[in-house]
Amino acid sequence: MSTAMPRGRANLKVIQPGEEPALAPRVANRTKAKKASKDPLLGNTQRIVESITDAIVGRRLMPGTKLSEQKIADIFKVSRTLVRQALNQLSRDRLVVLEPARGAFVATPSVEEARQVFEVRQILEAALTRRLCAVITDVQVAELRRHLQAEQAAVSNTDVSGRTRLLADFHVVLAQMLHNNVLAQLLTDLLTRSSLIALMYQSSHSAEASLAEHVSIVDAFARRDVKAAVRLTIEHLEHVEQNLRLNPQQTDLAHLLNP
Amino acid sequence: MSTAMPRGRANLKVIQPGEEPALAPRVANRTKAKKASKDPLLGNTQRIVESITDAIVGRRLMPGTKLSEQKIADIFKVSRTLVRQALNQLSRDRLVVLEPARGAFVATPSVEEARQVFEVRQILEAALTRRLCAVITDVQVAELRRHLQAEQAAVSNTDVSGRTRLLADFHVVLAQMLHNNVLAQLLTDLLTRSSLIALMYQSSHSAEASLAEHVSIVDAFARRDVKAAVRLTIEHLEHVEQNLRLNPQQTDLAHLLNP
DNA sequence: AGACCGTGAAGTGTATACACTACTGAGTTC
DNA sequence: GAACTCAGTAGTGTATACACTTCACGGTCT
Repeated sequence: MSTAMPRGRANLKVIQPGEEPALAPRVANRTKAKKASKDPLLGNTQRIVESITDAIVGRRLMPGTKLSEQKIADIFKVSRTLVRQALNQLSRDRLVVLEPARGAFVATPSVEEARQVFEVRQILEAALTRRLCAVITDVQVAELRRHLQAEQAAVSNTDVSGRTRLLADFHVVLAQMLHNNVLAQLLTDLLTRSSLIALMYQSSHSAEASLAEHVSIVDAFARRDVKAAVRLTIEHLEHVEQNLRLNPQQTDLAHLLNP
Repeated sequence: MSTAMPRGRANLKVIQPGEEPALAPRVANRTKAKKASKDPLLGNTQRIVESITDAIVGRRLMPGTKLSEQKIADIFKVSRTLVRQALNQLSRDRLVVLEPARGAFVATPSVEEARQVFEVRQILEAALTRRLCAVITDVQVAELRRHLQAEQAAVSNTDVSGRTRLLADFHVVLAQMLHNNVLAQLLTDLLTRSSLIALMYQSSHSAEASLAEHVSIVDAFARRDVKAAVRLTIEHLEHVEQNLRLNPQQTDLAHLLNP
């Protein structure tokens, strides 16, 4: 059961993947506990998953790029065992596709898959907004406003990875305010997939526009205006999606260019 | 497209809830291609995942049970490598919990987690019902009726695994009729989690009751009665959930009784 | 010349080996 | 007698070794 990707010979790269420095092994941001290169708090394999995820949403790894196990293992200075575990996890998140006996590739979500992801997001986030608006507190509204400030700061930055993550986190924060981690986790997965989709279809939706729409939604929350909040949420997602499909033929080109 | 849970190889009858041989390695029903124990059509590790999943929802593996890697490897006649891959996959499905350096255990979802799962299901399935009711065809209604007949047959049976699976598949079939595999996959995951939850909290909701409510929902679909269909769907989920919480303290007993 | 077909290298799939952590038990101390 | 300490053991975490598949290159035949 895979999103049909024709088994044609691939390996020709769409974009220059940058032979090795695409993956940033940076490990320094956590206090090493007792032993060097040992981090019991965060699994060792999880570090690889997050680095690759970061590289994908940060546009350093383009869709279709082959992820060779040995190369990744060398970069992270670990054995292929851990790399395989990481790739398995990533394939579960639909960020990479595992082709039997051929290797792992950064996923190339189809137009149809993109449509489905956004349909589910619309369902989940509309209901989330409706429910949250009924119970949200002033403190939470203030917290959202603080989050918007962080987004504002990130939009000014050039850090693609951080900007994308913060804009996506907005939606996850809403789920957490509903005290529903299951929903938050589901949304997180859908948002990373959305990031890959946006990247692949060269979304023209600017970060500024997303931020502005987030502000409008929070304003509606502050007024406890359920109708407006839900409408704005749905419109926000529609805008993001519409700015994807504007170039559907480029989509097919990208597909056919790949193999 | 196939559901994530293969309905093709419905397990007719499996081992009784015996003490050790809870996992059934059965491989015989597929033509061995060239070499023994090689099955290129379905990944070798996937076979283990499905067997364990089946064992859990089939109530042969109880929550909290330790899943020793070596024992499972011996049962399936493979190395620990594949078993670890399978356990990793199961942990991301939330069916097992991986405790660092301690091993894998069948998950014991909390009451709070159960609440969240059902909340998300209610969101997803209500929206699904609403949308599907607007576009469903007579052919699809007939297909649903056929599915109900299969459920009827399974309810009469004593096969816990098959019955549970068919009752859950009803919801997945709805998602597929909406032509949204992303939603179907999400729902599949939530349904297996629901099975584990129902098992753990000794749901008193009978299979007959679920089947009857499914029939009512299909009737509403046939009348294109959106309001009724959505209401019946929500009530159905509420009934299932309510019949869970009736005995919250028995839960704790079951916990401590198990190991 | 073009297509077919072996042969080699590169890379994945699985098994095994080793290191290290967490539990079990007996022995010791207060 | 209870609790604490310290081996020994079982079991997980990671690395390495090996088998087999895929892909690419080069030679041969028509």
